Formats: sequence, structure tokens, C-alpha cells
Amino acid sequence: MPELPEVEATRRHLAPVLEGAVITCVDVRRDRMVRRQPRPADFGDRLVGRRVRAVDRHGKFLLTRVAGDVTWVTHLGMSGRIQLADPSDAEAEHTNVVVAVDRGVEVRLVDPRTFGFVAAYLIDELLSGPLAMLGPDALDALPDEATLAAGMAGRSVAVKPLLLDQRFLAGLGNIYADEVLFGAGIHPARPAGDLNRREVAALRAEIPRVLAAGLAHGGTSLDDLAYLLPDGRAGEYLARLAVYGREHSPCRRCGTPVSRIVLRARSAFFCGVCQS
DNA sequence: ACCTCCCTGGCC
DNA sequence: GGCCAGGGAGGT
Repeated sequence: MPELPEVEATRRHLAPVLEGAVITCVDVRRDRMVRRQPRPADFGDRLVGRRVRAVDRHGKFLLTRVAGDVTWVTHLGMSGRIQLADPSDAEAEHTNVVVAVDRGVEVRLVDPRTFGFVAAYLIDELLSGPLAMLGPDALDALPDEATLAAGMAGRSVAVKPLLLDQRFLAGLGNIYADEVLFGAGIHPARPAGDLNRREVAALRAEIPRVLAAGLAHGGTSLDDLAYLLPDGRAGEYLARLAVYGREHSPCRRCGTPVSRIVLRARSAFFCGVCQS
């Protein structure tokens, strides 16, 4: 599902195609996809006729910078994906937003569950909108060990929900949070403030390692294939996951069956022997 | 710090 | 036919 590696893989496909292109047409087929936009019509109105400057990312948010200080924000939710297509290509089911550019290419947002959304913001809206509370990007701006330790000190919240809190760190979702904790040997339910310095260091080291590994394999496409790369290929990190989705399967390190618990209404997969 | 909601395909 | 998956917002 789209977490930081999937969004970054998507961004890397999109950037060379979109940068310098002029947006010629915006078609919103499902009004619900345009959210957190006070006037929904602004989404199309602010993009059409404008040139794309850059395609950036912060956490799981894709940020397409457009001339006129407009930012086209895309969040893929949990079932969204972006498809780069020729306008003559048959449309996938649940193609909810289509943005055409002057290079004969369409950016199609496909999202069956419509948990994702798009918006087009001016600078002041960007600063006060959904990105305002985002913490540092987990890949590009990972805080140093002392800063992470200070952010966790004294907190009774379990370490995994804290890793999922986008205000604390932006980019980890359920899959990569579990993978990071496995790599660091830390039980997901441990109170964040109880981690010692060595454990914080291990956690910090695992975050870029796991995210880079996921990215190198094009991200994680689950069996539902909701997430695919913009060219239609599946990400191939699924086969390399250590714990996520592997309840009862042997731990890749020690062979103990992988456990599953629920934290904050979300599954957490871990090895009860390797993680304590 | 917790719960509910949104939404739909896939599975039992 | 009903339940499950869950990112993020909203509410208590």
C-alpha cells in the first residue's frame, strides 16, 4: 500500500514526464476525491493552463509544484495509485481523477476506496492545510538520534503507533513500521519512552535502511494489487517482508512463528523472540 | 489517548 | 450476507 517508498517510486516515474509540461485538462469523475479544498472547483481551475515546475514529496504526500505558486497535492490513501497513460489507453476501473498534459500523457488517479484525495493549494493554504502538522520526512529529513530520543522521552504511547503518527515522523505506514521494528529488534507495544539509547539508535538506523530497500524494489504491492507503479508494474518488496502479513509463518531470523497483535485498531506483526 | 467514520473488493 | 483491511480526520 502507498507509504513513503511507494509514493517516492511513483514520484520518480512522474517527475521526468510532468516537469515542464503544461496541464491541458482536469477531469474529476468522483467529486469525493477533491477534499480539503474549500471550493472544489478550484482544483481544476487552478491547474489548467499552468506549467509543472517540479514533483516533490513530503511523507506520503505527493506535491506537484505548478506555475503561479500553486501546489497540486495528492494523497493515495490506502488503495490509491497513479497511472501514467496514453489518452487512447483503456481506462482502469475506479479512475477517479484524470489530469492531461500537453505531451500526450494522462496522469490517472485510480482509487477504489477513495480514501485518497487531491487538492490544489495556494501558498498560504499549503502552510495551514493538511501538511501543516507533518513531521520531518522519514527519508529526506530523518532527525538525528538525540532528537528522536528527545521526542520519545517520557512518552507512554507504544512505539509503533508513534511511528505511524505523521506529526512525529512523516512517511511510515503499517507495513514499514512493522518492518523497521523487526529490524531494530523492538517489540511494537513497548512504550516509546522506555527505549534505551541503543534501541533508539537501532530504530534510527533501520528507518532509512528499510525504506531504501522497499524503494529499490518498487515498493510493496499486496495481493490485491491496489498499489502499482505508474507504468503498471507491481512493486516487488512483498516477497522480502520480514513480518508484515506473515502471522504464523516462521520468522526469517529464528524460525519462531510470527505473532500478530492489534494496536490502536491496527494489526502489528512481530517476532516474539527477536523483538523485545 | 482512545473511538468512529469513510469506502469497496475480497474473503469466509 | 457480513466482516475485514486501514490513513487520516473528527470527536469525546
